[in-house]
Amino acid sequence: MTERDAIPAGGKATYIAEEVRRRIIEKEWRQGDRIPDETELATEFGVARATVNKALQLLAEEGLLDRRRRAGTRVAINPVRKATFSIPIVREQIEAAGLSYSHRLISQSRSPLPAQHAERLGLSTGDILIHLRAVHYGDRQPFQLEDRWINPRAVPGIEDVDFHHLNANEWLVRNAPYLRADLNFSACNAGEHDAPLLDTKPEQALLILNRTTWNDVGPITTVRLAFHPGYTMAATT
Amino acid sequence: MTERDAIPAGGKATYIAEEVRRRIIEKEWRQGDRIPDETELATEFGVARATVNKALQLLAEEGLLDRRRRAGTRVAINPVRKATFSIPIVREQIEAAGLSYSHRLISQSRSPLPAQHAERLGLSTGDILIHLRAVHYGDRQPFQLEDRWINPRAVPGIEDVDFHHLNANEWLVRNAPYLRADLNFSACNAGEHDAPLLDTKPEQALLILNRTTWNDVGPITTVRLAFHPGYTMAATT
DNA sequence: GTTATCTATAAGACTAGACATATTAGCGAA
DNA sequence: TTCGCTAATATGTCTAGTCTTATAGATAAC
Repeated sequence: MTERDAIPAGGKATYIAEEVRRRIIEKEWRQGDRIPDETELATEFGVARATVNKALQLLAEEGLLDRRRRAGTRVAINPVRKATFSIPIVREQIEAAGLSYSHRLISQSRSPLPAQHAERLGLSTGDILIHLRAVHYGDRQPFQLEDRWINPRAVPGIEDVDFHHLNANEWLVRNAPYLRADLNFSACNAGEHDAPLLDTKPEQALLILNRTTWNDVGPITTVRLAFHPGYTMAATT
Repeated sequence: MTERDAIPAGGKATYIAEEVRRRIIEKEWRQGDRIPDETELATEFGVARATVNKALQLLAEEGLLDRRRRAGTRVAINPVRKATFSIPIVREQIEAAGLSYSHRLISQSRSPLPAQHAERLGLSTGDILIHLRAVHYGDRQPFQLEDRWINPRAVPGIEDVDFHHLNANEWLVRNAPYLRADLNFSACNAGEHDAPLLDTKPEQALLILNRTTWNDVGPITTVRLAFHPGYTMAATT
């Protein structure tokens, strides 16, 4: 008997989830196998069915189990696991790394929206949006280059904000909660334009994160974040 | 009255979560505000407390609420939202895009583990692991370059597998469920070595995904995936 | 042989209630 | 004032039960 059997550690549902996970990892239950139904497991573990249900739903969300009414619960054939990462505030991210944060606003203007963004946002080319460009520094080293378009119609009050001293990321996080966000990662070469801002060579590969958010009114903001060379973005399971 | 009020669509807990989310988005409840406790909300919505609890836990996981015993539930001041993406099987990813999948094994050997990987894996430099290099194609165009180390001690049976016709990603997903995974994104220039394999120039920026997985025995595999130029990895909230 | 229909089943969702536990606010003693 | 105790309270978790719903598999009709 291991400690696992003795110490439920975290609650019965968590314990059951861990035990089921162990049985899958150790091939007691193999990919595609039907596992005992909730009632049986409830009896085995001496708990209510709701508790087993909670544990198995957790594992189904993880992608380790396939569950269907009437058909029962099976160990997923292709355990398509999911990874999550949090979307941090740049300042907090830099300070968490033990660096001192600063930022520099390169430009702030009301500009007509270029076609490339219009389609993604569901707005018309030429609509007047707020366009910001800024660099975020950690210990005076460039950390992230930000190129942002903000839709003032979705964020009342934004017109009066001066982003020279306040960072747009933070203001929006605190003042414009979103309903839906769209993220994607890509890579691109720094280029003549961005390289000097990140203190690097034009051919240097950069990690790019594009993020667009919406609320009930419409699109809030779309932003392209270019990270300094060598940056890695971590995710966990 | 909107349709939202009439059609609970999805269940009471989902409806309550949506309604609470709406109140936050529309600033009825502002960042930092304490919201009514579970008992009050249960009365308001005419449901059991467990149902309210389920809804609020969902929003807390999303990062929209901060919940603490005795202190109550508050709207998060910095709604640190989380994004998830699924870790697909390359073949399925390519086929889902409507392309025909093929792959080419460049090398398969038993090799001593280089120092750079040893530390991350918690193994010793020079341990004998299986080293694979392969390219995955969609409609004969290079899609992804794979450089993988597999720990045979964690995956019994791997020694006998020939990856010329079977793809390692798929074999491992089906035969070596993992307990923990570590992912990170970065960008790097293709370089003299990898550029020809991805049919591109050496200075081309590439999106890199590093993934390492563990089970109860130890590390299973660490892999570096370099995507073709222009590839973007999408995540959702 | 194929298709439509029924039925038993397993998960999904919820309820009302109980008990556990972290945490805060207030109180009283040092 | 400050420390330590206590009581109140909101969330966390579980139980035993009910009712709902999707659907696999059997059955019946075409």
